[in-house]
Amino acid sequence: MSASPETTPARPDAPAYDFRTAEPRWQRAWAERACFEAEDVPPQGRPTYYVLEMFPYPSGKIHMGHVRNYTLGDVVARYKRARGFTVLHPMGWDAFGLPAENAARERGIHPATWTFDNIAAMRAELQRMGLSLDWRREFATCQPEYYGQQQKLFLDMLRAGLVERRESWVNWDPVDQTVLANEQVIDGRGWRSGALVEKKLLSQWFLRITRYAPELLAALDGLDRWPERVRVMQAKWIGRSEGARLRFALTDAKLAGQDEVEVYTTRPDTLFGMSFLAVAPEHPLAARLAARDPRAAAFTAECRRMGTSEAVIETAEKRGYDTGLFVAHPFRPQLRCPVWIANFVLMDYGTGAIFGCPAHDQRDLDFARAYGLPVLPVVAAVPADGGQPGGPDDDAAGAIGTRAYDGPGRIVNSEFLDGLTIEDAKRRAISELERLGLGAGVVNWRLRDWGVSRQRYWGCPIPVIHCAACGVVPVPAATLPVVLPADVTFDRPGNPLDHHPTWRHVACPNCGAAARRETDTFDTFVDSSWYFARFCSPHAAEPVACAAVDRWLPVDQYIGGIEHAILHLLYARFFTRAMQATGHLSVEEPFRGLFTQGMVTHESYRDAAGKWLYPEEVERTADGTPRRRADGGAVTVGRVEAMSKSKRNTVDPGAIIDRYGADTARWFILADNPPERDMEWTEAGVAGAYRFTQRLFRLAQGLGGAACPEELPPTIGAAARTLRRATHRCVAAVTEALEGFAFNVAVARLHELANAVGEAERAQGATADAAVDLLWSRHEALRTLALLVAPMMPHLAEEIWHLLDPAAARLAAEMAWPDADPALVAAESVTIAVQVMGRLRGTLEMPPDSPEAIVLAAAAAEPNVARALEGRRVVKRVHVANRIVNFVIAG
RNA sequence: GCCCGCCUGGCGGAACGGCAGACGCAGCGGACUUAAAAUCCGCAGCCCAAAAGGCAUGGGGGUUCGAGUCCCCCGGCGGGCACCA
Repeated sequence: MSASPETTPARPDAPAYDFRTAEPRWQRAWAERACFEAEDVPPQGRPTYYVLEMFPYPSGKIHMGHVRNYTLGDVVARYKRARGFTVLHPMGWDAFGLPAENAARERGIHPATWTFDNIAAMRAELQRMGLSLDWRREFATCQPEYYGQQQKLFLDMLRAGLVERRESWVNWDPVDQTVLANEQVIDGRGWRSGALVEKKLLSQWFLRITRYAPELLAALDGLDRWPERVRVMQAKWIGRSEGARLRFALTDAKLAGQDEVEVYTTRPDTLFGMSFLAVAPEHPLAARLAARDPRAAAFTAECRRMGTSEAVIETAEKRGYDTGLFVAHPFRPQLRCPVWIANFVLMDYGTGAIFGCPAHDQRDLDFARAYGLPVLPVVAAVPADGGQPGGPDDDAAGAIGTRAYDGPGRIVNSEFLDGLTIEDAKRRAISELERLGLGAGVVNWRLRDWGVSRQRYWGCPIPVIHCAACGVVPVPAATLPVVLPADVTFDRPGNPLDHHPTWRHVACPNCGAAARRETDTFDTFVDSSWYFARFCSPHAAEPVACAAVDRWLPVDQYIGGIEHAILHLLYARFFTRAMQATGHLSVEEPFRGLFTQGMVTHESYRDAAGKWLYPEEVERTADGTPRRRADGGAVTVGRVEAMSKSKRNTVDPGAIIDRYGADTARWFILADNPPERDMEWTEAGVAGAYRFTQRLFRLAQGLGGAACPEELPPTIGAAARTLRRATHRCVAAVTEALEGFAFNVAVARLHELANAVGEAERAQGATADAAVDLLWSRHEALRTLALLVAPMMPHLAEEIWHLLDPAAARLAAEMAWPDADPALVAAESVTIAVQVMGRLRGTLEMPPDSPEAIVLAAAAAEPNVARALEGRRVVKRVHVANRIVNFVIAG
């Protein structure tokens, strides 16, 4: 683009703002004056504000998503600081995880070396952005100083009964050779590796998050500064439901090896519509049958391989195996229903067994149709006319085709439930089950306990020892941290800790016998579940120092991607409660305010051969046709989508900062659109932002170094008053916009003020004299502009601040937020729209709050309005003060 | 399939139920320049020669003096979850 700074020679009379020297200079000034450092325990009497952006995984380079995230947080931090808050704004590294091990396997670099090299590179890039961070608090989760404290927390939770070791069906990732929590399986694939997941039985460590399910759900209501949709997603994830557990007696206990099957249902009202019972392939009953029936074994084995991704491709693929067993119906003991093993029944939800009511559940219906099972309607839709249900036109009454009916209605064909509503029938059915001793009403949760074991090296060691005699023995607190051994090899799959010659061989702390150290490490979500608390006292000898954490927590404003809406945020909420239960802190909720930003997107490009091209490989001809820069080859412009390495539609923040500076990058990101939406990164947009930085600087230079007159002159001319009003209205508008995260609106208002300053500059030039009132007003406007722009473009703000007053004792970053003078913000006159029958026919300029009679008279007298009213009878006059008049006419 | 968003000029977007399109990007015209770039100024939703007027916030209804905004139906786009009984 022609707007590139390289091709913009500095004009001799107006040297351009040189961000290359200015940005590092101001960054040094902030550091020297410790502008962004906060005390662990800040002094009482001043309000505190904790701003936190989700800390990054140290992949090696920052990407535009980071730039957006940290810019948003920095605006908040700088703004709140100017508003008088003592601000905590830390940064650290989510430094454990698989990519480091992959690098070790692929390139022979030690995970620690790889990680710390990446951290150094990314820290340098973040520092170039000019973020107002307290770098003294920086830590990486892979440092023993951090994860050792995490081990303490774990042992406290173990003591408090919040940890459990149990055998369970888990998702096995064959590529990563590790277990994934159910929440981490996406479409049957590992959320990190993408490998198809298999089911496997393994001993695992679990954190008992389910114990907090009711509280985690109830407390969502209090999170009024969270996005509604995040709360909804969490509520659905926790998944409270009311239903019944009931036991079905098997009619041939000898064959089955057990005499009953327990089922959970949310629809006990449809029990009379039952035509089969189905258990999950992992159900104990299925396992017993498989042990003696080769065909049952073949079916369950097939289900295990299949995972869940099949269902996406083949929606109608309901598979089952008829066990030949039967259960008795609880209300009609003479009725026998067949027992199936079915691939759509989940072992982890409810009891792993269901009763099938095909008429009123789509999955059950699909299954029944596939295997020729009966369909017995028991809910009749109530006709809209309020007549009797089950009339001739009512297809829900008898005729179920391929659509199950799950709407409202009345119960039919169900003996003692007949005629009841669904809700009444549920209650009645449950009380009958209770009377018969066959079941009870229960509340069920979808949320499962959090499996935290990982068979990996690059994670926090789980601090326990397995002793043949004593069982599981916690590592004594005095010997913590359990430090990862550095000398490991990655020449074979699986966990290097298992292959280490000595590390796992230890004496039992209890009996002294030879014992084995736990070689599982924690899920990295554990690391990120309490880092926000550690930031309050990052060097404390305990996990958190109470005095600090109680002063700072909860985080006032947390900012990050929507992709963490469920897992990370839910785990952090759980961890906070668990830390409270173990006496580490006293808050319940970690994040008072949450903001979820949109993604950064970019056009994608392919050459004639279909190969993806990076944006910098593409240029535009004069008529806008894209072509390959190297050889002019044809280029197809693809969709605008999230930046990704595979599509090569990425833009490197480092290159942008080199070329335009950090302020330009920050400004464009804020200006383009509302921060919660996806933004499109465009070259033209950055160039525009760059031009604005130069323009602001030139406006400040336009004062030509003229000192600001000491006092506001007693007489203020029209031009000066116009500018002063623009200045103060801008303060009010920008303040309101920043409070509401409407950064793009703040940018628009700042453009307007810049335009007003430009006009004033010309007005002053036209008078050809130093009109002192105007000069003073321009100083005021530019001073204000510098402070208002400072949260967003901090370096340029300092540069302008310094230019206006080279002797200033304080930096712009140290100044208080400007106050708007209400007298100047108030309108001098208002434009009132005049409508006839709701259609605009004219406008009036009036003093604010003019008496209604005068406004109405003036409105009716407006020529265009008068023409529209001519010969008509006005039946109603609507007057909204300072806004609108609407005449309603007859006919 | 279920749930949640979103839909406004060429583009990003603005708009307590009250003048739709602020501000910017791209565009066009002008000034400056030998010329271009940069810069500065101005124009700009669509129809109509213009005025007047009409049409315009995905489509259709409704509530209201007045709807981009509230309600109902439909369509499209995006996202989340998914055999969750």
